[in-house]
Amino acid sequence: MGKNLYITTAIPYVNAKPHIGNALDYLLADIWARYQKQNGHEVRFQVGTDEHGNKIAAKAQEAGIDPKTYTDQMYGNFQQLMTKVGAEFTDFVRTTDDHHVAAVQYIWQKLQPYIYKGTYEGWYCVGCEAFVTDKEAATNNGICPDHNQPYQRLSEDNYYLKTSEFTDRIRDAIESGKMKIEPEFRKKEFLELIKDGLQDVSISRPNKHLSWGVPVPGDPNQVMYVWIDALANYITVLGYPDRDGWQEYWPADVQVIGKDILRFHAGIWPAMLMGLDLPLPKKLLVHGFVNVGNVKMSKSIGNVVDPNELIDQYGLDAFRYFFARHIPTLDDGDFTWEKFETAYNTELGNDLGNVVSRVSSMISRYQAGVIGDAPQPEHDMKPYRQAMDSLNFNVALDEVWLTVRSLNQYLERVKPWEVAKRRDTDTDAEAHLSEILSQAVGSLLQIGDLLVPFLPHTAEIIHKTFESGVIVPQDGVLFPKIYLHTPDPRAKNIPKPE
RNA sequence: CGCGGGGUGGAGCAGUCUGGUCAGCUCGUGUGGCUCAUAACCACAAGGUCGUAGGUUCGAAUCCUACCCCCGCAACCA
Repeated sequence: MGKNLYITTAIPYVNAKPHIGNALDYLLADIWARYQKQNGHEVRFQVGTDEHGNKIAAKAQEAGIDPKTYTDQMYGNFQQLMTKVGAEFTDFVRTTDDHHVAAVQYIWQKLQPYIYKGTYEGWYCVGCEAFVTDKEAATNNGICPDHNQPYQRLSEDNYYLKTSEFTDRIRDAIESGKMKIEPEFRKKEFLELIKDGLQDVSISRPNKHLSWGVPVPGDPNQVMYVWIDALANYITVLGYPDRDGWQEYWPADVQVIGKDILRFHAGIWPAMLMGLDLPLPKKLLVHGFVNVGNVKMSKSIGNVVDPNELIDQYGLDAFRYFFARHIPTLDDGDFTWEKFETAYNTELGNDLGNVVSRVSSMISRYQAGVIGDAPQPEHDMKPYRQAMDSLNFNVALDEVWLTVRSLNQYLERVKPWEVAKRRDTDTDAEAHLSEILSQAVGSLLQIGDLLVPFLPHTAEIIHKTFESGVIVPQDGVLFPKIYLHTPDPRAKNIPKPE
């Protein structure tokens, strides 16, 4: 035990405010990290921001400031979100960091044997300052929909990375599981995509088209394409190549990414690593997207959900709970305020919160708060562990809730409140009652353990309340009812005041 | 014939690889029970020809064939 583990998250592009998708990255990585720490591993957990590229430069220009000033202002939004979702990251990288920039230039030089100069020709929109694919140009009938002007046929000198040369090795690594891709269907999808081989990737731009980026060493006219710069962060943040210690953490155990960037992480990134003679990450965790009411979240529709708002209204653990359990870890999920609130009130409040209060209140009432020896619960933890190890966090939480339910059922079966009433007439009742309640506490403590990766605050409260042998009362109840988006069932039954 | 995923009671899903013990789970609904608890908890019930049509088989949600519908992707915007 006590292995050094490393988990990474995709570094978001800072040209907009953070959204739920970003939050999902940090949350999933954090759950994994906490789980591994709980099991005695040392975990390094990287986060960061991607700050180069034309879009950033454009945004900065709009704001009338230089790009660095702009990113200095923006990156904080992301750091704030990471902290707010409770992510206990250990490293934060900005692609504008001096060390990162220097390291990327080193990487470029080391990749020289696989880099060649070529010409990129394609349809270019002056307004976008970007090339579009032939297909996209065709779809739009040769006119950029954003700028309403025709694309121009343009060619420019680029450096290319010979990704094609690595196709077979990359395919082998994926097929053999040396670099696992979870879930399976993403792996299939990607293998299908590279069936005909990877294409060489253009990895630089003339600086007249792209000014804000890492300069190509030895060619003042070229700037690096952002993906080369961005992907490198996973190793530069560890100190690659010049600082000690990065070897202890690379290769990464898990790299958390969204489904939209799988091709970069399963194609370009392994090619870079092979070119550098470094091992590939062991596993890519590819999560899906969060829809809102089954509609893609987008600014134009105006259905963007701000994670901050959720956390402020329902609390951090409620947020973590919903996105860990009701958004499938490895697939798309759906969010609505009604679903969120229902899950909060019924599952967190009625199931978990309520069972905590019924147990603690019985112990306070019948035994003056004294718990006695809580036996080790005999609940089978294998399904939970299996789900955690295969990164199906939602399934793991299902398992936890099964034990919550069975605790409620247990109490209903043995009826401690009736046993308590018999104490005057039945001499065994006292001991029996104590046994029941300590059994219940044992079960709750176990639930608390299982919740550590998911609901750290709740887990802590459960432990604080029950672990000392005497009930330590907490302020208020866990997950008090909130009815902002769903009807309050109590409203119709409250008798009118006279 | 581009590639991938999916269509299971009102909603969301599991089960399909390895045919039978599969029609299951959660939410919602109804009835009853209970009172330790956050108007909570527990039990029971209603509700599905498992997308459609064929086929294989003693037997198919599960295998085969065809078709219909939904969603994502289609490579240098991150």
